[in-house]
Amino acid sequence: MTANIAKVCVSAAKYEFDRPYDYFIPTGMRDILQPGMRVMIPFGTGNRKVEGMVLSTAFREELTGVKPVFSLLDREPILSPEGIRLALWMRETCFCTVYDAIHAILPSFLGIILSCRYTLAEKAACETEEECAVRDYLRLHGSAEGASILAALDIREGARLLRHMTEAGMLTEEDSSRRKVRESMQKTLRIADEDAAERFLFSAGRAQENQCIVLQFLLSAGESTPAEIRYNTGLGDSPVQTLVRKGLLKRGERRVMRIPTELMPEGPQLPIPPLSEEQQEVFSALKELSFSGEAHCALLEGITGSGKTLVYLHLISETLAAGKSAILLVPEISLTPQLISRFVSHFGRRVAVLHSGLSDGERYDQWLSVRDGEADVVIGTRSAIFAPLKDLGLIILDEEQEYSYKSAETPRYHAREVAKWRVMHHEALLLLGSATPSVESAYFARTGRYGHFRLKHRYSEAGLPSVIIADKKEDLREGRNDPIGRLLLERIAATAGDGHQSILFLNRRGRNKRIFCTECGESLQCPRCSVTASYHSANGRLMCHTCGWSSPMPSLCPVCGSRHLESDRAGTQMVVEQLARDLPEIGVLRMDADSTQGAEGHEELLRRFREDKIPILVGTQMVAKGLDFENVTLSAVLDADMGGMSEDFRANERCFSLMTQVAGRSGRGSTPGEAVIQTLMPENEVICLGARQDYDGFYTMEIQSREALRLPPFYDLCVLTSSSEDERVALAALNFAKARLRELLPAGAAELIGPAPASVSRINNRYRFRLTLRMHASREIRKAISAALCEIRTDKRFSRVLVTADINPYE
DNA sequence: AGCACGCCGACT
DNA sequence: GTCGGCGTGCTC
Repeated sequence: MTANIAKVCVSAAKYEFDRPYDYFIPTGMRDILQPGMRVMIPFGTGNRKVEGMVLSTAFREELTGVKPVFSLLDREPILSPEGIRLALWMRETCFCTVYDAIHAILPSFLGIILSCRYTLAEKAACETEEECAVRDYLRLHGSAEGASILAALDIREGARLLRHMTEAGMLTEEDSSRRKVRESMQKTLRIADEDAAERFLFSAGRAQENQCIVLQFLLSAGESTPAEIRYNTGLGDSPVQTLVRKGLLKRGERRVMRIPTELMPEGPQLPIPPLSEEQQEVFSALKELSFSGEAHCALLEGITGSGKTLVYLHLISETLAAGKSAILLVPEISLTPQLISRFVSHFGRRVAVLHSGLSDGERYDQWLSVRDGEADVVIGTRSAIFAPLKDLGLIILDEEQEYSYKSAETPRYHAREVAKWRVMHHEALLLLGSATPSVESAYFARTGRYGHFRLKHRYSEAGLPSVIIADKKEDLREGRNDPIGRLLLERIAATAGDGHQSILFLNRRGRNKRIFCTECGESLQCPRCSVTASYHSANGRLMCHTCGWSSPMPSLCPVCGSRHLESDRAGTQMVVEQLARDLPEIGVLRMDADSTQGAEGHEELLRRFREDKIPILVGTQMVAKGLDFENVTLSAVLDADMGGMSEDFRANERCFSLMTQVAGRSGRGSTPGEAVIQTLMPENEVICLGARQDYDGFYTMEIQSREALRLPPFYDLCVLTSSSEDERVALAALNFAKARLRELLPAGAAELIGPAPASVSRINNRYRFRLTLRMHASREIRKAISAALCEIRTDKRFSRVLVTADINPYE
């Protein structure tokens, strides 16, 4: 029985009607069409052409009402059978459409631009005014894409008109599908003629104000990308377009940064350094798990500097030797050139790198080399978990507790969960590595669900740094409110005196500059969100990091009208100022978003710190991770208070992890290191445990509280978030969801909490609420949630409400 | 989301 | 009488 129908999921389908649809396969297509290929299909009442993905084929006797596949978009499958199953699984667990999942699994540049080209027929009997307009346009242009005809003529219901004219024989249509161009170039704009620009600025009237702003910016900044222009002027790109039309600006291209693997030709492949006795023991046990022929999950707890990476290297090497492939996932911040070159030096061209910083062309090359088996070791960030490797033998998640593994946008997947799915599929090994594992993973390891391994010895000659807690309240009592207290200041001076270096780390609270009014004390809010706006000194504008709003710095307080607006100094700036005052002899390097414009700035600063041995590095979060400087013997957190942290139940975990990482920055060479933790709450249990580097103690405390508070890993939380411009309707939608879930869910299967305003209660003028379900996620419960979501989305009372669901979100 | 069908008010 | 408003319902 040859298959005569294709089960297709449709790109145009919304969540509430996303299901496989049956399409008839024309006989000529039957031996070519396969699951994993994209097709063009008629969809909906108007039979409009849309893209679909073939999920499977089948035979069906009864064919009434089944529409035919129009055409094939691929000559070979672009989604593997594994990818299809994974997409279907993601639909269930992430509450997204199959196509949302496919967009995550396949790099977006595989997308094609679909369009329809129209040509005027020989004898086109055009009657209506609109038909004649189309005719005249095509006479002028020969043939044209549907979209450009419609854009030029601005006809109401234009798509329908074109279809009608085609059916009536006035036009002929032809599908055109072309791949998006591979961009390794970045589009830029520059002034065409400086004199002409000056003249324009001189003579321009009020109507050209925005154009003048753009010109002035480009005159001072030189060639820039559209994004840079938008950032610095706060304007859209229409003034730019106008200026290009007038010939005052010229478009250009700029080469984008190349990736490190390409900079590194096939060098000599270095042997991997041998393992220590402890590492060897762990390695052997992991190797056994990996070759057991069954899927396994294991946690490797290893203090900073204990050589986890070396164990990874050996495991990957063994995996490759067995003819299988491997993925190493790292958090966004630690995918450094140093890390990549370490792997490239051992595995050479077999390494591919996949992360969001690659240009489309680069990612395309890397992705192809993986798919075609040229590379079988993938290093990358979250989305690299989807790398199209065959015969996967090993997946490693380094720093598995990191937040960046969880996607905050549709599809809201967690790389760890996708990794579990993939190792099940391949009967492979998933290795989670961390100095401070997530409480969930630590629990599963301690209760036997995961294998559990530890590295307790530090690789370097020096042991772990000694950690000192500095009580900032003492400084306050002495009337000092500087970012650096007396105790830490002394340690910094002593360290510099010994010819060693220090790293000073500011918590996230020091990151954004606020503007506040000294008269009424209010800090300036984003007008569209319930968050404080932040001031960017790079462009002198007030911006909102939540919705993207920006405006020039106001001169009056919008609340009380006073002129006394002041800006916080950036946390790092205050530290640098204090150091210049208190330790004027000692050189300081500042590293934060303001001082590192672009990737080069970042690398350059680190190079100077390393090579010029500048005594002090002051920075935000980014300096705390992964950096390995032998000469650093003092590291410090300046503000380990956790105060002001939200109700996020993972706040303790994050605080503990940060303290550990900061301490791990010091004493990596032969001299013992020292870490100072400045805090207003020296008695706080998390801080004390962090200072002792007592992960087990921290875990014991935290797991008890998780159990008492009925939180993960004991329960799953599912958060439904609604948003709408109408506050009451947004709330009503969740009340409706709550009522429906009560009926849909088996009695007692879930506890419903809320609805309540979301922690950011307004974004972009949309009010937000959340409803939390506490339950044990099961197929049945997910189905009920899915049903409730569909009901809201089809209910016309809630047509202007957006509702999403996220299982175990990271706020 | 689109698109068609359909059932009512302001016109030639 | 009919043109066109947008409420309602469906998508193999």
